[in-house]
Amino acid sequence: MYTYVGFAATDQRKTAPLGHRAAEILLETLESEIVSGALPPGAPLSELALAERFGVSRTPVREALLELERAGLAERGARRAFFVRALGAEELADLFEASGEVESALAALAAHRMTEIERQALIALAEAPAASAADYSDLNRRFHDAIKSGARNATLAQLLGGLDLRTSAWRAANFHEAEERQTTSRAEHLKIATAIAQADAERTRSLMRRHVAQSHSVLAEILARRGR
Amino acid sequence: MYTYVGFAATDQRKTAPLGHRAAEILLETLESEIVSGALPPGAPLSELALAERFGVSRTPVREALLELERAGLAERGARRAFFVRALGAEELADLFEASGEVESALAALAAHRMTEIERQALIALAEAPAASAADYSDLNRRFHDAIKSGARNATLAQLLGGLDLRTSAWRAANFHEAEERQTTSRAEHLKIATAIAQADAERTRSLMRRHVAQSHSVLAEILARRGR
DNA sequence: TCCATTCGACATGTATACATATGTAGGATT
DNA sequence: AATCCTACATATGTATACATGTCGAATGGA
Repeated sequence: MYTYVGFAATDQRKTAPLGHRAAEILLETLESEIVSGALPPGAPLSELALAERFGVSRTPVREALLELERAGLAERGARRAFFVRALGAEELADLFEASGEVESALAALAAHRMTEIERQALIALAEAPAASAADYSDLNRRFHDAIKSGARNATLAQLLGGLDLRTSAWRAANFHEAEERQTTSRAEHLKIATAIAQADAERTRSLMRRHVAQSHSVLAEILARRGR
Repeated sequence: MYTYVGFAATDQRKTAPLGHRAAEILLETLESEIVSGALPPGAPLSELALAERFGVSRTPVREALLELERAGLAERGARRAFFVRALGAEELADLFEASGEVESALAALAAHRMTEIERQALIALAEAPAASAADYSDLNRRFHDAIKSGARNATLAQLLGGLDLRTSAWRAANFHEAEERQTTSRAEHLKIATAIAQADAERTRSLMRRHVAQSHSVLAEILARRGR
């Protein structure tokens, strides 16, 4: 029998995290499978089936599924069963609109708060040539990450991270950004970087909002074509 | 080897019907205790201790704690143990800044999207007299809810809801809004409602941002005084 | 006295057994 | 033939047993 003695409320031990936990591996694996489209929207995420597939018990599976729900990649359906979250066109629009607002807020803050070195690095990122689609994707990510960290607001950055995770499933599963979009996108990046370099917060905000909206338009059009 | 001896004589298990699940009751109880301050920031949330306290096993406790973490009310510390989340002044500032950005984005959208009836209702809310502090608190909530729903963006509304949950712990635990703040706040509400009624999105955004920042200033000052 | 080592208590991580609810198939009833 | 009822398969909800790691106190030696 357990006899609970308890810790003082001031207990502040800091210890290295335990090794590779099953729940953590599951989470990463499922996340990548959902984002890559291997697990399509609407696919059932049965505790038992996943436990058998990964050779673990249901307990870590439960934890991973709860985390997935938290990330917005899974949702509960009938009988509280988990499914890969399926977004309709409207929810997708909401999601991109939210991303646009949050990221433009971050960009506006970054315009005030970035150091001179960060501003120059951002412009360099915007100007860097992309040899391939993978290159471009990487540059794109680094550009947006630079703005996220330049804003000096962990809470907003975290919000945007969560939203990006939810949109990435659609971005990755449905298309590689078209060549022409890359060109346009690069031009937008450069405008944004310039506005930030000039510490013009409101222009930055407006440019970034339009930039995200453009991404949404392109994706929505592709989805609509596929839907036909 | 594993030897299962059956249930103790005192076994009075009853698997809860959906909707009255142990994990759900735990979540609501803990949430209210944290927000009310009964469980202060930094307090340990031990699985075993909570399981014994509520007379359930660790499994539903785990689920409730994961949900609390999701809501930002708990965090994992040493050895992955859960604690009531403690925010420093900096994180609090981040939080309010994020709230300001998100809510001002919602307000700007509402300025474009609210129906005429909603606009009038909002002005009525802003003008309504508050007989008591509780009244004012209720009016305040309804005012902000009206904007949230008028923006027609569930994703942004959900983000703001999560942020509000995290700040409410501090608001509730630390102070009742001072009389003078009520007066100022009401004036700000009226300005915002007017800007929305005029569909002036940018003015709305700016007013709302300032409004949230004001709330933060007042709270921060009170916290600083207590800290002295 | 002070420090290194050992060991015990207890934390979380995981596996598994049991409880209960629900969808479904198939037969009985009307 | 349509409907209802029941048994069953299987899902999630929960409890408990076991695994492993860490902290802190006790201990023993320099």
